[in-house]
Amino acid sequence: MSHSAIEHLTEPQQRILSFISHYMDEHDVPPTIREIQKGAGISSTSMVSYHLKALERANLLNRYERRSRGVVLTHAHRVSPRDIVSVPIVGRIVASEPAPTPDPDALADAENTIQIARSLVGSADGLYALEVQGDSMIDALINDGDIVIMRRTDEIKNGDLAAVFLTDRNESTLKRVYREKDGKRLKLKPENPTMKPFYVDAHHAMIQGKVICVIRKT
Amino acid sequence: MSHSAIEHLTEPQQRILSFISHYMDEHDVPPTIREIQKGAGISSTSMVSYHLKALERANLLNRYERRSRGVVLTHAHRVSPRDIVSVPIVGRIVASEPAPTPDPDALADAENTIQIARSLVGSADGLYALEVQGDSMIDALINDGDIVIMRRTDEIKNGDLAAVFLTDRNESTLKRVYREKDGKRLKLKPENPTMKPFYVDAHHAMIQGKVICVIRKT
DNA sequence: ATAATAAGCGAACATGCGTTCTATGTCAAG
DNA sequence: CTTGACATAGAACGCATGTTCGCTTATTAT
Repeated sequence: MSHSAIEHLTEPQQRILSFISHYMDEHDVPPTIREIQKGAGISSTSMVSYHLKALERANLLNRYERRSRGVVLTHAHRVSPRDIVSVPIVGRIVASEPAPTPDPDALADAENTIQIARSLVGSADGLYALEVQGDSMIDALINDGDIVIMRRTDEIKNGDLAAVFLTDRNESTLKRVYREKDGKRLKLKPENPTMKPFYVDAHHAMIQGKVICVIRKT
Repeated sequence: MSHSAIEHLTEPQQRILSFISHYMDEHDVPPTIREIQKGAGISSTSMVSYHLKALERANLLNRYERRSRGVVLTHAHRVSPRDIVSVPIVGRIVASEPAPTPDPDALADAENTIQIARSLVGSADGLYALEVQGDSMIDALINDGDIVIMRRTDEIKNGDLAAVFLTDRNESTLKRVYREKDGKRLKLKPENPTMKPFYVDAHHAMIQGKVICVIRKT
């Protein structure tokens, strides 16, 4: 950033700014010139126009010319819906069965959803969440009740933490996955450095999703 | 909740809804009837009015009669700034020294901040975050690099997970804290159920904050 | 003091924009 | 076939609303 900012705003200009902000909080719609006039105690519409022009120059708001209610605060603390993503909690993950994967049909019902800031997870594509049940993932440092944010994906990079279902043992687990050179085996490495990695036949491992983030509410 | 919701919306109604939503994302101002008409491919303004009325009945949006751009989605996915809290990451927590606590003067600079949905943490009061360094908290199932969201608080309820600095050992740790009946000792219980709790003299334990939530990005 | 510049007014104007009205088309029930 | 509830068009009406312009009143510089 460089110039701009609050090089002294005149007092009516501050009133206008504050009025717009409050008005938006209440109505979700920007005010009209005349509403600003009354609300901020300005004597005429032309004066409002005048001040608005100044505020625009100061980069404190944007105007859409000639459009009704065409004033929007640039004020950074506006948050767009995209900044929060609602991730559906599609089920529980337990050691003894495959982890559920999202049902494409099921619309996210608000009940079973966790909100997280987009900045934590990057893209919202293919995200879903699982609630961990039982202590069996403790070797991945994941506790009973933790929420695991997963991304549905077919390709896993070496070293990604993923939910893997082992068909031969009938067991779900969260491990870091490495493809062995021969392409036939996977190395599964527990997060807990005190535990040894082990190997499974690639045919017996279904990779169900990639762990993006783990959240524990206490 | 009871009635309402998406009792079959007609296809043009869905288009309208989606258009408004996208329009708002882009412009921060609701569209006019005529903009909806073009944007959602409706044949006439009266039809837009017509559908809008239906959508209002279905509680999917509110209208301010006779006011320009007087349509606002009720749809919960509107996000107010209050729904995201920016938590300052005030430092690292390592076993060998007291965990940092927030400096009341220091303003949150955007660089060292983690955004989380308000629904995860309740009130934003007194929140700060620590980045865990080292494996020493592994008994609390907290890994190197994890982010711990803390709340500055003086009173801790029995069983709360808290950051405790043990003055006699010069060591920081995250444990569940229980006050013993005699009031002189604290029981500190690791999260990991395979580890045994232990007791410390209350005078040698500084409770630095309460763990609200743990976040692990992978 | 005088000129120049910024600030303040209010009315008039031209669209912007929501509403309403009439006419037409559809489709199922009677 | 008729009736009546809906869905659809298009246009006209009229208030809402941003803009402009001429004019007066501070402020400040010369």
